[in-house]
Amino acid sequence: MATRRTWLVKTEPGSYSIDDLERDRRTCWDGVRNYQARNFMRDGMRVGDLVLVYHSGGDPPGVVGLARVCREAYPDASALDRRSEYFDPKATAHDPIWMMVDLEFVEKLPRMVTLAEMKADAALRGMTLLQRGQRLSVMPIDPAHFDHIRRLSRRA
DNA sequence: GCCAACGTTGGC
DNA sequence: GCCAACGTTGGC
Repeated sequence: MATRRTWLVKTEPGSYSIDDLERDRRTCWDGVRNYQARNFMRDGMRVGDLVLVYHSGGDPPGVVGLARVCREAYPDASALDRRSEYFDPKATAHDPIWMMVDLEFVEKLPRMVTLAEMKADAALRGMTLLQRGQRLSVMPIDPAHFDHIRRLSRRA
């Protein structure tokens, strides 16, 4: 059996929420403009990998849902689109620089697992999301942490 | 709205 | 290659 890879992506719910993903069923995860996050998508994410969806900037912030990778990394065309908020003048058709994957909706968690709750949980110590100052919008998450968050969401 | 932390840019 | 200035992220 192949090593299981699990991920976490952040999104601002006012920009694109888990409800939007549920409605769309699948979407291209465009607009990632950080090299490390891009590399995780490009080099790590494979079709079928499960992804926790985190709402940042919300009140409160926390993990709200589950998605699945349904297309592996390909060029993010929004970088070439002058009208896009994600336009990057350094990107060219020959070297688009930025990549995206497609994600499909799996489920909303039975309840949100808040950032405060995760910070307080000894079982999640060391999780990248909880490290101070970390701003990655796409990151790997230890499968044990991934499973633990899903378990928490099933508890009242 | 504030501000700490971080990544990027650009002058030198 | 250094590093200060700047812009962004994101919790609070």
